[in-house]
Amino acid sequence: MSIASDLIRGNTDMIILAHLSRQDSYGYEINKMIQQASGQRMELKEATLYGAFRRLEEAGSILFYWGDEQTGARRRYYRITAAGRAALEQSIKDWTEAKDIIDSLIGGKENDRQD
Amino acid sequence: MSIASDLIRGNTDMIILAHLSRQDSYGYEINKMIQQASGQRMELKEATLYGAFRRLEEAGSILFYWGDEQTGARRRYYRITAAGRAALEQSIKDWTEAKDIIDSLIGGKENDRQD
DNA sequence: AGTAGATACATCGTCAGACGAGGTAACGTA
DNA sequence: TACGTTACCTCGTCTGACGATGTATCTACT
Repeated sequence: MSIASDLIRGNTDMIILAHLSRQDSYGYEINKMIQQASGQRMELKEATLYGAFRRLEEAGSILFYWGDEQTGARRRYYRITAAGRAALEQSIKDWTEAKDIIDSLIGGKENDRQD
Repeated sequence: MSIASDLIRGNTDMIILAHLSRQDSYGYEINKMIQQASGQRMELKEATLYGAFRRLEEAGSILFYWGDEQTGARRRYYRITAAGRAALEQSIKDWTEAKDIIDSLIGGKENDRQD
């Protein structure tokens, strides 16, 4: 993974919800989609991923159902809830604001005296 | 503070270095500048701030000297080093990349099937 | 048949950063 | 004298990311 953990931190839930807002999915697939969509630059570790699922479920943002695969390992599918969509929207707003603030803080805005 | 801790996380060092890259400063003032520059939307707690100074000093990104105030509390001034400027540049690159990746992950790019 | 690799889920313990709560000290001012 | 501001510092807690490890099923190769 090329992106630092601390820069992902706090954004995993939003990223997962964003994927689930497009279609139901399961852990393994979500992770592959993230890797692919980021051009292999980002990968959530399994412990991170399943930890996020637990949090999101407890928060009522997602619910799950077992897939009916006749073959292969069982799949735990997740679906985003209405509350989850609301949380996603809020997360995106927060992220957008945080981005702006941080950019303005590093961006210079040569407001102060420069000796 | 309106911005969530986890969205700041990993960016405090960069923000502090960015300020020090413009002028030497001390803890209390840096914090005030951050609050002001963010329109009161962001504030580092003291424990966070001084923790960051310790890290940055250990990493050789900053050094300090005592101010020669004749009056009032003493001030521990920080100056960014050459290594610190390099670290800042790298941090900004990493942040820019992380921003892009996260934005692309939530932004949609309706690439996949939508049932 | 046996072995390796991919698919798929799950948990435990560790680490690091943010922060709440607390402390020290000097100064101005009411 | 007591309070508010400036200024620095530390300890302990919480949370999220992750390394390590374990389970089970299927496919491919030998």
